[in-house]
Amino acid sequence: MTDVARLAGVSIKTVSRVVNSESGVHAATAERVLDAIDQLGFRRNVSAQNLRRGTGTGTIGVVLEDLANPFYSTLTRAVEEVARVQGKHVLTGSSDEDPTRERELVLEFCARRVDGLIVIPAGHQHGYIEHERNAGTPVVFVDRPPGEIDADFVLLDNAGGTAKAARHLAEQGHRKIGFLGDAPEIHTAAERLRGFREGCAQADVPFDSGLVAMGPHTDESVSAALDGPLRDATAVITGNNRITVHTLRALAGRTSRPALVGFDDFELADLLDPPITVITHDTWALGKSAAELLFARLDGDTSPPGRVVVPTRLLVRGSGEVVR
Amino acid sequence: MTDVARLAGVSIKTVSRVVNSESGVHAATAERVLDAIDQLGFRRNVSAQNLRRGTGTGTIGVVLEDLANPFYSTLTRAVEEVARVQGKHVLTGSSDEDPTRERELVLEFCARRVDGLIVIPAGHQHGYIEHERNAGTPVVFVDRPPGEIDADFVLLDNAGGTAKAARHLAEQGHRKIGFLGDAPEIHTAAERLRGFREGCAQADVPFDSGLVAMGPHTDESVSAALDGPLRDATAVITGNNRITVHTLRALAGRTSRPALVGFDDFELADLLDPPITVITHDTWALGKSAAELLFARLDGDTSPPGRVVVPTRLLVRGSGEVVR
DNA sequence: CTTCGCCATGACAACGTTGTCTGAGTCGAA
DNA sequence: TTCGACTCAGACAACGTTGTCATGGCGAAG
Repeated sequence: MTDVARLAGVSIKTVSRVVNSESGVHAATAERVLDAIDQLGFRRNVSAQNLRRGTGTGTIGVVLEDLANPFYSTLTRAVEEVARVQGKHVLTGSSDEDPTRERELVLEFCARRVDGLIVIPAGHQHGYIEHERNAGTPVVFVDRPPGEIDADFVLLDNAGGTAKAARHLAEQGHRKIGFLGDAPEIHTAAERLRGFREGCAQADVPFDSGLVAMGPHTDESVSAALDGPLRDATAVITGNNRITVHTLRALAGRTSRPALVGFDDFELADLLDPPITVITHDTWALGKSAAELLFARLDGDTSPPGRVVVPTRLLVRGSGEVVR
Repeated sequence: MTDVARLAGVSIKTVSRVVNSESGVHAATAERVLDAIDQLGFRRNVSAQNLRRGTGTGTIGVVLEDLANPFYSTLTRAVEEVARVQGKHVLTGSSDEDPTRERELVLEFCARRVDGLIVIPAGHQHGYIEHERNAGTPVVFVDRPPGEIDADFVLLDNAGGTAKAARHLAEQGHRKIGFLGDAPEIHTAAERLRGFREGCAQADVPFDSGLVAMGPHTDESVSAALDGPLRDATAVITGNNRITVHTLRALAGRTSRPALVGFDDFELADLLDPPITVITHDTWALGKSAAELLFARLDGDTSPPGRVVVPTRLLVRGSGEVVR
């Protein structure tokens, strides 16, 4: 800026005025300054501007589990879209389901003075985030609720989804329904199991914990679960898109396959044979709601923490209607 | 920091020393400072630090087309991973294939003083980026080469991939091979078409421009292309994962289907009936190479612009071996 | 008891901006 | 002719850090 000022033969303040399109600069002077800016390729240093102005940095942080997972990338894109119309940018970080990494990312983003945070929790302890919230950085949790603290969050109707799936399978005549879920420490996995249990109860189907396997997350372990505890199940509910895919792969060669309902829709589910019945939801809406909640806070909303639940829907395609 | 200093009864410089774990602070003093930091929830302002230090911001910018597309999100995740071990963070922005937006994002990121940029070009004109490169911000282009300027880039072997596909289909006895590609202005689309043409020539299959449709990108338009220009094709090559999926959907109900080879592998391709033969590549490697190139520049590598080509491979699964 | 050197600490400037205030010049009206 | 109002421009401080240099105290060597 000093260089621009020197080249244009004005003071840096005048350059600042031109850069910010402030009024009160003679047209000819402004012209000279703009020329100098062009000539030198000057670009305002946003960090310095933020420092001086004391306003936010125009950035929001998104801490998620794995950007390569379509669920999270779609969610992030939705956040980015909301941020864009607000003129904000998005800093992302993948925690890999590691609470320590989650924490590091959150604190790092706070040190970078993000205006707000959207966090998909990896851990259950978020007391550490209270300092930051008190310091004025709003935080919205997505997909899983925060632990220890009372804060905004946006969740899916996990239990409702699997309950619907269980009832649906019961209606199809199934009495031995298995459940393949993620590790039970993960909130969504626990909730989906709970919903499954409730759905069984509602449909008068016996809940058999022997038909439940929580945690397998490779082709091999899923296959082993299907051959082991879930051997006698005539139908299976899979707890997320990853597990559904593993299950499909495990079942691929087999002649007799259990009926299947998967949590999370996925591309091409309708083109498989049989087409896969799923519990679907609007991932985009999940991210959008979270972002909107966050921006409401940034706009000064100080109402008590909000909880948004995004509905899930059973999308019948065929795989849930096949009986062994 | 001033507050911490006051509370601990020291000068801000001492706080700075403690925060930076500099030597030469009495243990007892450091203890007092740390207590004060804890008590006040102080977090160093990284913007101010960067401003003062004059070193980079520890951030790299990634400008891509659409984060919700698994191809780009995987690529970004790979970049993030490389950045992580270097202690850097990632700022992302989706251009939506709009050159203006691409440019805005690049310039905005530069104003935020990112240490480097990874750009998946939306446009063909990148002269505007020279200023920034001269100002010391290295830029690596990915997936498509830059226009107008000479810079580092990492591409897929697009032409090689479709040439392999064409030869493969020719070996299967096909003489009327169609090509369904993206808009020809897009570099990858043009290259893949070129490769197709070359592959046909190599295999002595007549290249028929009547069997080529470039640009359709909805279920409907793809379906129309299959019913129109590509009506007589006994085999079809699809130019990217989006188009492959549209094609699969369009063909779903039909009794007689052309053989199919798709560019880009995709999840569940092996579980469809028939399993889909694809031209596959290592998306992660693409992102990783780009990031490594960028960090080499940041480490002071001043060799002439590098060009990396990531190989593609034909993965035979079945759909290319089906003859109408 | 000096003097030297080291250790712990602080004062101050500067990074690149911008808000506030002040000043120089111009113009029109009394 | 004087004065106020107005326009344009610059000086200066401050945002939160950290690099540089200075200072005071204290132990050891002379």
